[in-house]
Amino acid sequence: MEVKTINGLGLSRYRGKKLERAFFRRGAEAVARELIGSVLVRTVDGVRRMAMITETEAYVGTHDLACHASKGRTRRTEIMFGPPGYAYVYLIYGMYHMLNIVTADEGDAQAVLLRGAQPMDHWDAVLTGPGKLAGAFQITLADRGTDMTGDELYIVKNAGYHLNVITTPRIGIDYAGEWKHAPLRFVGT
DNA sequence: TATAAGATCGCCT
DNA sequence: GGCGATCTTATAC
Repeated sequence: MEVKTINGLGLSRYRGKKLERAFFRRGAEAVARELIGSVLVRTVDGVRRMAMITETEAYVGTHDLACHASKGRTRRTEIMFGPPGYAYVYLIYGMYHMLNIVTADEGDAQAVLLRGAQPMDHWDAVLTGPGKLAGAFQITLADRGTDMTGDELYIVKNAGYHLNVITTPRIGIDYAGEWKHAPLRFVGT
């Protein structure tokens, strides 16, 4: 993979390899942290779009009160209990799609929410915020269960550009009790 | 069958 | 900083 430029980051070349299932078969916290600086790829309207991931959140299992899987294994959360590397997509507030990727072994319901990214290759898009990111990549409920180690929607490993990673509590989960303070949001700067 | 609330965003003051 | 849009999901009746 090669990209001529990355908007705003001053890169002149980009090389990386697709993340495989083994990468996602680990805990959501490690995956979320390491996804900062990696590149989300999908062909949208016939054009291959890429964006460097700059913000993620980890949802670490059924014991995590902020994680949808804490409600149990339902039709909605079923995908999170499955094998890693698949897309968990849901609609929030009736209008915004959220793109997550399932992590950890089958039966261990963990996932990473992709919250923000930096468009690459002169793509004029605003990807600051999970709703905007999913919108720009045209993620819909139809993408639930998509294999993100396949060719349609995938992530490429960060190759060379090192981002400093800041850790903060997650956004919009005031209902999560003790878990609302957990430092599971990762932001690249 | 009905209801309440949500891993957000943009517009308003 | 506050609020409304808009609909899936879970839970209650």
